[in-house]
Amino acid sequence: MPELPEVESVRRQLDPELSGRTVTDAWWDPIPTMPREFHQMGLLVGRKIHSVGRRGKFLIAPLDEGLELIMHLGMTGAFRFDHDDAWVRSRLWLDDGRTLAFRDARRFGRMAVVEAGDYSALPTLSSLGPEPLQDDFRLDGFIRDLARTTAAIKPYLLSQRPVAGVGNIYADEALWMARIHPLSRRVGSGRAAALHAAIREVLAAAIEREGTTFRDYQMVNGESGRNASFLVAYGQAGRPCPRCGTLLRKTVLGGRGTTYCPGCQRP
DNA sequence: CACGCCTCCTGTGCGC
DNA sequence: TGCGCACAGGAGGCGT
Repeated sequence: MPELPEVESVRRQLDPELSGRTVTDAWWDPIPTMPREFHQMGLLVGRKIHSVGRRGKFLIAPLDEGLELIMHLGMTGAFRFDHDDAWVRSRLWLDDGRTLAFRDARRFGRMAVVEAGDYSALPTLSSLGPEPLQDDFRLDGFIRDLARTTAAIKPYLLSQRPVAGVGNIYADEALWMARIHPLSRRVGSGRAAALHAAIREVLAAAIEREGTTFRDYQMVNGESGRNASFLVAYGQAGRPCPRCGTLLRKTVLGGRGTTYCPGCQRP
């Protein structure tokens, strides 16, 4: 469930620890679960990490020699220093004597080394929408994207194309806030503007609280995010809508659990 | 091209 | 008590 706020919280802890460090050795799970998993990881050895950045849910660390290390937490991925247990799938040895362990019980996470800017091995990253909290998330472009698509609004948000970093939790939260039914295929400019603002507000508030922890998500220092108790829609099925009192309903949309208010979220 | 469905994976919690 | 099973959802792949 790491979405943009969780990945950003991890990035903020990882960046000062890794910037300037050189990777002296690397190990990764020899049994891949998908093609191109741990793509070109051998190229890491001897490389210096300049910084740790982020695009959507992807961590992107520029290296020397024109390379980049891409990291994705998947469902249960977490980074910890000098840590060992049965779920460690990759480990980097650093020139300060520490090791960075990538722990990933459900094995949906991935790491890859690529030529800087060449994301052809990572299709979602190569067609990723704008950063929601940056100026390039333009309202006019968002309105145009929503007018053009024929898909239902929630799966469209989850595709990462209209905007980067929104996953199942924050999609439910933002759609509730903007009063839009997750199955809606007609989101005009007024509602698109409300959704644009809601996405920014929901994500910014979650970053302030360092993300949503139910069970697996932890930051590099082992602490949990504090956003879970602030969720209004996700996981709240059966409770009254705080806005109109109608009982929130859970359904399945595109294979994802989806909670919404049938009273005030309009198709 | 883009939509929508299926698959990958395993710890957890529930019902019987 | 123990077993079996549905469920959780990131991205990728592929059929239509």
